[in-house]
Amino acid sequence: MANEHSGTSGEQRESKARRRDAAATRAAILASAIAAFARHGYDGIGVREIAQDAGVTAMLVNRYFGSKEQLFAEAVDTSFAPRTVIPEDPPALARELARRLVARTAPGAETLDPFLLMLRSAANPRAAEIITQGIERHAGRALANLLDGDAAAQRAMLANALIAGVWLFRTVLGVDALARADPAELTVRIERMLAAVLNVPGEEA
Amino acid sequence: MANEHSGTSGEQRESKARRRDAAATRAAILASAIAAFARHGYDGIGVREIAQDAGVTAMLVNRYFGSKEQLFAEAVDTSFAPRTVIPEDPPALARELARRLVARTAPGAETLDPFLLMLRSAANPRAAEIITQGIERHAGRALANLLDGDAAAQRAMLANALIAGVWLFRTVLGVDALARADPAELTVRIERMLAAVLNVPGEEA
DNA sequence: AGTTTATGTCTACGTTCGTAGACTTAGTGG
DNA sequence: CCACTAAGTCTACGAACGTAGACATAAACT
Repeated sequence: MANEHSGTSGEQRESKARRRDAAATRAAILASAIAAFARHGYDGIGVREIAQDAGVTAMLVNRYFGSKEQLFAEAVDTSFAPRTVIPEDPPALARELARRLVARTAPGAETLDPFLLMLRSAANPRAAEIITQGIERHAGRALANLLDGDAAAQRAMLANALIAGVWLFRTVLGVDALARADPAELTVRIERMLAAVLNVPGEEA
Repeated sequence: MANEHSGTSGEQRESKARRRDAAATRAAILASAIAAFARHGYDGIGVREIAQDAGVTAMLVNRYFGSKEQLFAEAVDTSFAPRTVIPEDPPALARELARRLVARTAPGAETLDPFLLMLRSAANPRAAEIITQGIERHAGRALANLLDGDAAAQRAMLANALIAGVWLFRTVLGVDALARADPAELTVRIERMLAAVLNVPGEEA
């Protein structure tokens, strides 16, 4: 029961026992941080747990990232970087966004989304600043560039606001009326709300 | 500079120096807790600060409410209890909800809303459970009762989801595209989104 | 092989947290 | 006037937090 001196027993969940490789270790810490911040939020997780999930000790985290706050900043920046492409024409856009949202927020889906990281870390003022920068730099701009008409940034953010609210109620809180709703029905309603702000006025289908 | 033995110096922000009155003290603690949880979230505030703002010591909080968690539960229940009446017919409902939301989330408004308490405390799992109960018991039901058509609870929660998202982006995070938007323009867009889910289908104005 | 350097760990510090138990003070009835 | 009880405070503990500095070890170069 004493502390095993060798790392052969399953302490870290990341991989087997990484040989000394700075880049790989850094990446493992960052991946562990992204997952942990999404699951527990900035204030809900400690550097010791993040380090353990990456198979290292807490001090190495600070040696690679400077501080917990800087680690969070890099986690946000990485997590919010767009990965998936989205259709360009607004009607298909609203439909696709609604479809993906409902699928990813399904109960028991265990998805780790930037929106989760945002929702669970926004209470901390310093974390909120970092998140705001990430949102404006990545998610907001990517969506706004696809929109026609004026006030594209504002309309894109309103769409993101609805998406964030659905994430909050369905996944973070688990409110029954949304979490246990019929997926198809829910998708249609969200699509209508998104279309009301994404589509250019004058062509409501 | 020593600790003053009498309470005449302005330590507590609540009132002057309340004489021994159990009910008033309890109410002061609860009011302080509601404000503190809305401003900093469940994990962002300590019972010592809550107590100090109410003009008492930390131990009295636990003597009146049992624990921080039970204090939070009572704060949620009190904060979410509906106070303002809302119009009954759906078109006016969407308009009024949008108007109030934009007004209350205006930059520098310093409003303390249950939605703020929810957003800043949702990261903590125990707090999330308590909030979910509060939402379903108060905010969800009040709105759903006003809606015609089927799936009233689901549609009411989608409206709440959008409202929560706007609170998040405008007030908690301070995203420019929404926080610095023209209020009238923003109100119209939110009203359209709300109408898309609140109004019964078939009569889009 | 031997030395150097990057890579990772150990111990420990100062705070802050929620809260438990003993103590003190103010108001009230005899 | 005195005792009794409700109202409130003081001290303290055990745990968890971020992180700083000294130390250990594995890989690489000559």
